[in-house]
Amino acid sequence: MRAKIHLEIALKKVLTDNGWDWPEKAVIEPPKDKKFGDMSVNVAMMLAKQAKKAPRAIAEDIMAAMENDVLIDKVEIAGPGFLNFTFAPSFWHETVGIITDAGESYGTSTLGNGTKVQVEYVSANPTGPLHIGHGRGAALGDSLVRIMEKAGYEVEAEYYINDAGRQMLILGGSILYRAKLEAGQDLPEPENFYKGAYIADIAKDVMKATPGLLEMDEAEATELCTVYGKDVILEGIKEDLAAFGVRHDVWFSEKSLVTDGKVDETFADLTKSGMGYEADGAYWFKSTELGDDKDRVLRKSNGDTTYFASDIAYHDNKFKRGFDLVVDIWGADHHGYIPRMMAACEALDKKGGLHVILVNLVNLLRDGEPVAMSTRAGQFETLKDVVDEVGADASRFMFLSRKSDSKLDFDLELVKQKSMDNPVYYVQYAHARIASLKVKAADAGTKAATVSADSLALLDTEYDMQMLKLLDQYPDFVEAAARTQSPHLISMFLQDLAATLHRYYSNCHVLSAEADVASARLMLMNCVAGVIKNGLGLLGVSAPESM
RNA sequence: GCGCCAGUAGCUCAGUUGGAUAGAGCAUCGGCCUUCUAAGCCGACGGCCGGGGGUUCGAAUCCUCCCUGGCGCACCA
Repeated sequence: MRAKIHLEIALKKVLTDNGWDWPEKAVIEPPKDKKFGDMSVNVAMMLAKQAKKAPRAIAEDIMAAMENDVLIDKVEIAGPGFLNFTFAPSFWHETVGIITDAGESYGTSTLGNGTKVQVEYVSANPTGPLHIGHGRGAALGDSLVRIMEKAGYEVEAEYYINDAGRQMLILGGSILYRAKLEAGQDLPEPENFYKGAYIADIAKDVMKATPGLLEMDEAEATELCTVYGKDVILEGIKEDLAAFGVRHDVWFSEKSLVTDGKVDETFADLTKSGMGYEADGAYWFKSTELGDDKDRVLRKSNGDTTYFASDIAYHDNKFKRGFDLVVDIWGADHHGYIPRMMAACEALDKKGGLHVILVNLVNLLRDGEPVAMSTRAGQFETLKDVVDEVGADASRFMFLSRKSDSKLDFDLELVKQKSMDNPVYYVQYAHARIASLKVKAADAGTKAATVSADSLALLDTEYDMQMLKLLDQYPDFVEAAARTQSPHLISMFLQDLAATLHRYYSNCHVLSAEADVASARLMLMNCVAGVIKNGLGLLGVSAPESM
């Protein structure tokens, strides 16, 4: 981060002095290969056309102009015109002071600049317990919230409760049916109903709570079961999410939109702007005008409004609450829904205000064999079962180690296993090793050095340099993760940092070194442990003191 | 049929939005514990980046046409 900023400022000055503009596509980045130095810049190649000179000749000019920079040890021109910079050790040493001063706020940035963002995720129908796929969305959403907050966004996390419509009626009907079975009535199976064991439990409870249930009018009894069941299931969902370390600030009811007349308001707005019309006894949204394949029905000919209708009203409501950016996290099987939702946002005059992240399927395996995702008892299918078996840390890390829109194999045995197939332990172990060092150091009376030119000068091995350069990159990763909404970048960084720590640990003994070196290394270890904990925190994973 | 996503080492996946000789881990093989946690470290092996064509100084990345797999194409939610 600092290296990039330093070069950016210096290079821009050189370009300005030469009367050149900074090329749009010029980048400053750490090269893949360490032999190319600490930072590599392609600006000379990008300038060729503008300056009407050969890239290497431009590079020569830039190199000459930067000769007096004391923070830079070496500049080289390589390949077609890359400028490769190597910074002085003293430059990297400053990283220790920066991290020490920043403490837990290291990695915080102003990228978001206070932009108000809403992240809506999980939002599973309250018709049954959360399953493993919801867990992936939950981990992703929660981590994204943490990362974007770290990057300077003002973030609110929301759960949209689909408590209106047909699924709810089916839930109520299913509970009532089970209640009748429990009461000894012999009935044919309804066509479309929820069969899980949890339905039977709820049925028993609702009968206990409402003795006269089976004597009531059918519609009334169904409604009662619906409300009762929804409340119980939603309570369960909240408990499961809490156990998984997932935060939602707002629980938003779909039903409230309907009863408050928000859906009708939306229709009126659409009609006014010419985006809605009546035809064939139904009310339609003219989404084809905004890139969708076909127009969509908002109110059916039987008078019911569609799910999409409340969803438009819901997004209208989101924007009216003042969010600059709305992020929806959906299952990948809903991707066909994106064009119409985008069209809706455009019709609401909020083009670009919505960003959809798709979360792909989770294949639950045990020892390589698929675990049936049926509703039968005894199968590991719910999020709660999985978290109970393998732990929240391991599950979350697994979910966050992959790009969200590729399919994920989740092998219960692998995730429990303490090996490199399961990198969460590799990263946590790095933190625990440092924690253990601190304990041992305290016993031996060794204290971490305070930051000074003298103590920093003792961090002089190649391993020290590697570590410092990587620590300097942490803020870049936080920004990249926030910008591209990709929590897995943090996971990647942490695995790299853990590997660097393990390498350091093997090659640079801390406590057995000479007293002042031991203190200096302990000072560095404090920084490393802090950044590991910091990064794990963004994933919602704990940083244990011992393992 | 149309659309979206994916295809990178034997396996699981990265690849900082167009950069240099494409990277990790696992697996396989070979080294390292009388010293801070071996849940670790070091080394070797391993590639037509699904295929063809194009864009340019430069392509795993962008455009185009195919192949393969997944998922969508309701007056369902």
